Order: sequence, then C-alpha cells, then structure tokens
Amino acid sequence: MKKELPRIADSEWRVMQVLWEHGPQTANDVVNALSGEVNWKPRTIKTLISRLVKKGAVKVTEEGYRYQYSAAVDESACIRSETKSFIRRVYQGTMTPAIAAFLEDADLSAQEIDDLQEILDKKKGG
Amino acid sequence: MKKELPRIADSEWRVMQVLWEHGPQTANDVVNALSGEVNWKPRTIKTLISRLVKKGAVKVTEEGYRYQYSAAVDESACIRSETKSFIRRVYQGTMTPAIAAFLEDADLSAQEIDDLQEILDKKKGG
DNA sequence: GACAAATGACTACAAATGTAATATTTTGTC
DNA sequence: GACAAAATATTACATTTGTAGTCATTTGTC
Repeated sequence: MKKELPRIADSEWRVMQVLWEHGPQTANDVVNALSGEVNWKPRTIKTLISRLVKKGAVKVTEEGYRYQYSAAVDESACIRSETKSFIRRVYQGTMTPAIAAFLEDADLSAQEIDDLQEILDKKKGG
Repeated sequence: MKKELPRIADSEWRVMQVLWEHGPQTANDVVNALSGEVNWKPRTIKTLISRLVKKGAVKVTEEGYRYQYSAAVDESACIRSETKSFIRRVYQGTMTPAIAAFLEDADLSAQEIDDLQEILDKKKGG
C-alpha cells in the first residue's frame, strides 16, 4: 500500500534534504546544517519543520528530553513524484523531449556519458 | 540584453503552452484550446491570462475590435529556466543523477532509446 | 525551588495561487 | 438607438508559501 506523498514546497525541500541525508536530528541540528546554505532565521526553519510534521512528511520522536525529527517519506519516492509533476507541467508529460533537452543542455564528463549510456543499454536489453 | 523571466505558476503554464503553440489568440480561443484538457471555468482561464499579462509573460494587442493575446516570453527560455530551478531544488543542482533518474523511470521505446543514445554519442564525439 | 536559557507551540501577515463570481463596457441586431 | 450577448475589468476568497515574532513550557543551574 502506498502512502500519499504530501506536497513539499520549495523551501521545505531544503529541510527534507537535510533529514534524508543526516537522519534523525533536533531542530537545532537542522538549523546548523542549513546555516551557510540559506539565509533563514532559525525560527523560519522551525516553522518549516512544523509544517512538514503537520503534512506528515516528517515525524517526531521524543529522544530523551528533546524532539528528534526524521523524514517520514521516502526520498526517492518524493523525487520521482516531483519529477513526474515537473515533466507533466513543463514538457506536457512527454519524457523523451525532456530528457533530450536535459542531455543537450548538460555539461557531462566522458565518464558520466558512459554511465548514462549504460543505463540506456540496459533498458534496451531488458 | 536578456529579459527577466516572470515566474509562471503551475496552472499558468497551461495557458502559456497554448499561446506558444498556437500563436496570438483571443481569450476564447485559449478557453477552447484548453477545454477537455482541464476542468477550469472560462472565468478561471481569463483570470490566468490577466495575471500573465500583468506579469509581462503575455502581451495584448487590439486586433480589430477584440484583444489578441500572445506569448511575450520565449518558450525555450522559460523551459530552460524552469528546468534549472527544478534540478536545483530536487537534485541539488547535479544534472547527472537527475538525468539518470529520468532515464530509469522513463518508459522508452527502442526508437527513443536510440535517439537518446545518438545524442550521447554526439556529445562524446564533440 | 527560583530563575534564566533553551525549546517548542501558537500566532502573524503579506504575496502568490487556484478557482472563480459580479459588474461594466462594447458590439451586433432589430 | 435600445437591448441582449459577448467581452473585459474588477472583486472575492480560501490555501499555501515565505518569512518570521511572541508566548508558554521545560530544564539545567545555583
């Protein structure tokens, strides 16, 4: 059974990424992880966390005497869902032109090109 | 000199796409073009058009006795800008994982795979 | 155990967005 | 030229988002 993914707003993504990357943390840990990257007041980050909790994207546990926050939704599921909605919106649902545009725009190393070609080879094979 | 692209909201994209695809049109033409695709009342579409005009994404000309609306911003510029901000947000700016995820997720025909591989070959060659 | 410091809860508030309704003006028709 | 129909303009309103501030509570310290 798959859970509905809550809609994650732009700035909320930053918070989610910290939680996905570093696992359970206090609000302050998140604030620290983001300091330097963004210019938000600690309060702002707390607000974002609360909203994510309310949406069900983040869960809280009382570790000892302070709350620990951790992601409650799967990172790749969120990425896939966001990607799909992006492609629908901007490329009207057609993946191939989107990918082609990406490829043409991207500045790829030879290694990266090889990796991508391997993915394609595998797809063809399968 | 490049113009600042106005921020185009999700539902506004639908309107822009009609204007990009079909060129100058009356509000009603846009409504007709979108009917069947979306479930918006004509009023809603008119509102979206007005907002786009106010943002400078659409321009109005009085053709004869009724307004004609047409895109005032370049389609590929918008697509590129939106793509860049999407990749920054979701993939933290790294193109290759984004593309890899796209490829793995996409349901591609053999033909499409070949086309993409050709793009990659060309990139490697260049 | 009183009090400051830290943390979390509740509140704020403007702009953007989704989704329209109502009011006014223009135009074609009789 | 009066009036209905069509088009445009103005207004509405709840939600979401960005960006916080203030109030209340918990906790460590003396």
